Amino acid sequence: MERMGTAHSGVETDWRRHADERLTDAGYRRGGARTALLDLLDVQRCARTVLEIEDELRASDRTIGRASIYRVLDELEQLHLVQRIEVGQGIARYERLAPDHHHHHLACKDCGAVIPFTDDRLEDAIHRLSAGAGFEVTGHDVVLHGTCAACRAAAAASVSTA
Amino acid sequence: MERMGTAHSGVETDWRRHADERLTDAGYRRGGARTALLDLLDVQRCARTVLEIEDELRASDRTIGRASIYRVLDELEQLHLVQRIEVGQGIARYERLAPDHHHHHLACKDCGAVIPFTDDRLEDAIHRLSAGAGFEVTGHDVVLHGTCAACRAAAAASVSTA
DNA sequence: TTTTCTGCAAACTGTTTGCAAAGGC
DNA sequence: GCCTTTGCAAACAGTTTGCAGAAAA
Repeated sequence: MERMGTAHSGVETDWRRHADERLTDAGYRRGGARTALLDLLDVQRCARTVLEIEDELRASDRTIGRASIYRVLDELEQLHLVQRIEVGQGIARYERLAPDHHHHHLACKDCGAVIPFTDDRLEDAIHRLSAGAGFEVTGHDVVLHGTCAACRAAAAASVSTA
Repeated sequence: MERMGTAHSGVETDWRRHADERLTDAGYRRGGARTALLDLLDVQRCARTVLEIEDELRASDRTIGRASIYRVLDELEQLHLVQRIEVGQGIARYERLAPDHHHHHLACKDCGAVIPFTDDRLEDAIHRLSAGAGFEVTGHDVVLHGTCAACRAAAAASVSTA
């Protein structure tokens, strides 16, 4: 049976099922906090901070302790089920790590938004580079810093107004 | 007169002179703490944490307050004279931003080392991508996560020993 | 002399940890 | 019943901020 009803955009990654499997294989039991967190991560589109995760869980009446969020996210990162990224300001963000979908981020320095994007040429360059390097590369992380379209528009508008 | 005696590898970027100019233009005065920090940054090769900077300054008898380090680094970042990078663990690192030399980083997850590297293909991909994006990109940041040569060797040795 | 810069110490904030109770198997 | 998972609260660590004295212009 195919899963459905998630907010994934077309491609069903089956991340949730894969995660359950990996967790079971690794000897983890099924706790309420972890389940709630997995459900949330499964539906999320892009990297979230722990505070955001906490708020969203509380909003859907599945409040769990902050320590549990950190602990579970750490486990999931060890199992390569989520990726931890930092786009500045020293606040960690987490997102699902799907084998078939990989993206990077633009961090808007005006509004703080984190916007995902993909680029094949970039991916290709990183793969070639990784293969030829003297070190073993297990993952990578690209962050573009700049201003998002909305903030650019807002800035332009305020200039013409002034 | 040309400056000399710095640890720059061949290419004299004149970063220090440029920095002094920018700071003066921006209306900053010359303080002891800032001077000591600029001297250190001028000679450094790759990104340092604030704690490392503090230790190095103390070691050379130019101890300055930690708050000053943060404050000056912040000013320098505003003026695009240093770049702040985060390679994980939520600890910020800072390094000179030289217009003629740009590099990225490998973060070794075993020993925590941060190793710089350059790659033209990667740079090219990012430039093309930035130009075509709907947002205005002012900077970028690539981090490869993996294991450095030394740690790989150590791991291999310990396996064969065991 | 006026304004900036600096150091100290206290405050903040995101993250981690110890421990006892609750929950899975 | 045994062992894991969870929540709470306290501890931590990096970073920021307020303020008074020192230093630059």
